[in-house]
Amino acid sequence: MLSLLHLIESHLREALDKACLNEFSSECSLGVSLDSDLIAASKPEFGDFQSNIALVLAKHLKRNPREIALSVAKVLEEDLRFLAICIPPEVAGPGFINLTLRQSCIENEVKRILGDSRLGVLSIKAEENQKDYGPIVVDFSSPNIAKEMHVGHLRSTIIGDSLARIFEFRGFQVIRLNHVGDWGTQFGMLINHLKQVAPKALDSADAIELGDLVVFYRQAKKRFDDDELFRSESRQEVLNLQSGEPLSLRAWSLLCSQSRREFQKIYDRLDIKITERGESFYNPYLKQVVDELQASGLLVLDQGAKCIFLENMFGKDGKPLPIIVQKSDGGYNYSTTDLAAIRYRFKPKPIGDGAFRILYVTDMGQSSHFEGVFQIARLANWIPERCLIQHVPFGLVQGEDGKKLKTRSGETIRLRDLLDEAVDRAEIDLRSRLADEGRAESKSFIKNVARTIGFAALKYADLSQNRATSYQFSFDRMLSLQGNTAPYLLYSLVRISGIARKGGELEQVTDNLTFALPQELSLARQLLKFDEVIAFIEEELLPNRLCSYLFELSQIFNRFYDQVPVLKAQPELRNSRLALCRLTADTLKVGLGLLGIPTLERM
RNA sequence: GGGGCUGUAGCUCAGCUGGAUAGAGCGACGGUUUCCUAAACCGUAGGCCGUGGGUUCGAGUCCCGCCAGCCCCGCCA
Repeated sequence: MLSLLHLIESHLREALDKACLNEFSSECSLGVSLDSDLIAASKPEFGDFQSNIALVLAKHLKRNPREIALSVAKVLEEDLRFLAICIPPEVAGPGFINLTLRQSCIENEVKRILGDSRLGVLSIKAEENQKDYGPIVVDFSSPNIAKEMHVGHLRSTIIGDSLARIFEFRGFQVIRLNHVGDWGTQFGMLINHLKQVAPKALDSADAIELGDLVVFYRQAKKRFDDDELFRSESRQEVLNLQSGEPLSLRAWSLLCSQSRREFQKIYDRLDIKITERGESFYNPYLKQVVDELQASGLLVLDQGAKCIFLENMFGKDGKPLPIIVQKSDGGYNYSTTDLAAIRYRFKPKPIGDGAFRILYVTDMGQSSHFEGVFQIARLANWIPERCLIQHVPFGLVQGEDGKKLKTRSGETIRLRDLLDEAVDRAEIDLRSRLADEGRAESKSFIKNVARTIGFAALKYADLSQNRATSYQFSFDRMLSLQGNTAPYLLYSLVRISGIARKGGELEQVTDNLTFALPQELSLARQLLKFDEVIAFIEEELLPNRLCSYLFELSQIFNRFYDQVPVLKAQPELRNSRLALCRLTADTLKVGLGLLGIPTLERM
């Protein structure tokens, strides 16, 4: 309905122009935006849209807001183009202008998107004057090599994937990057440990199993913490690695490929597509980064380290805080890598990605780090004009005690255990429900439904929360069949499938539509809002808005389903209702798909 | 010490960027099934939007102060 909104907006602006013609020049000189201030009506009683422009203008024009509203309304009432879309506007309260779409207009809009695979969402390619967009880089997930993925990676992975899907749906080229921690200080100790514990692994051509990498990591860490000699050897190892010493490189790639296999299992289960391009990728560019910073006069040598001091960055002691790009031992650190990544991603192809927007989906704790790094990149002139770089932060996953989610013994929860538990719980629920209803289903049906519901619940619980805040993790809540949960949404879709199975030919609906009942109209109205939601998310990067949209859609549909017969409706009503069912199903499928959630026919 | 985030119903959270009587869900209480999956629907109760100022026609939303909780702050990412 976005195009309709824009159309009404232009009529409104014109009307405003006419109604306030005399005052216009003085008004303009006040610098007030002539935005018609058209927004969705705050309540259904107020129609579809409302404009509060009269209230805004009242002061500047020194006129009564109600009077302005009435005169604007009068102009609109005489505008035939406007009247083709809306019924005559109403002025309410102190000067709100309420606009209500004609029923025929709603019917036409539904016709327009019925059977459209994009559901009315414009592709970026169809938009004018914005054809030179480069790709969008979404940097997400990013676990560390030799460590296991845990809850902390859940949000980044799920939110990043969903944002990527939404941009792809809009027609952007998206580069999904897994900026894995495959470089840096911790590899010193890992390689050192590997060389000492399993030297044979480095000689043989085939990679050997390292056993549990997590255990391996812990052993190395323990030695690093306890053993002074081991520590200094490890530091040397880092430098060996960074200078490309073959044996160190071999040990390194052994560790990486081992981890990669483990990560991939998780991504496969969650249906996440992502390209690994770890920190090591940028190693060849680190020196250039430092050189360029040096050349642009940004670097300061402080206690042997090459640093940049930024405004508004202070340490604990209140002194200016440096960002170190080259340590006193000559090594580089994460800021350097992040800078190299920014530089590379914005550089045109073939020596870069030619990105026009970069998103970093990482936890809130890294806000100040990114703020600093972005500032440096800007100073160094690595961010082209018109291009966007944004940190997309998210809050913690907390346990039901309100603290960071941990196991009972206080350890980090492994992601794969979390996935297993979600599916197990979903299966237990499902089996007891089948037993209650006396249904017999095949084992494969049960496995498939449990897996779909389990993962859906997990993803949805995460995405439906405003990402900026921390959220309380609860299997019981996310798997609940009522409320704003994945199972509730999936169930709505199952109901529509039921209609299709029982003879509702959803694919064969004609576009001869008439809506009469309020339940039909409110469902139609909700369906028409899909494109606005997508546009909002593209701007604000808040997938939870898609969740609440889909939840509201399900609620409205369930009300419709409960109160309005579809299959048993009279022939002239049946087609329109089937059309609503079909569009609801399509919207739910596409919407959930954008959240990375597949749907079910039966559950 | 500096910076950031959060504070809305008993609980978990929305709140579309300043608009009309602050919304959901869960939980509580009450109702609905010869009918497309009742995993649903309908209704009732429940609020000093942390707090004190300010900005203006109008503030949960913007600004300042305060209180509480969490996070980050020099060679880890």
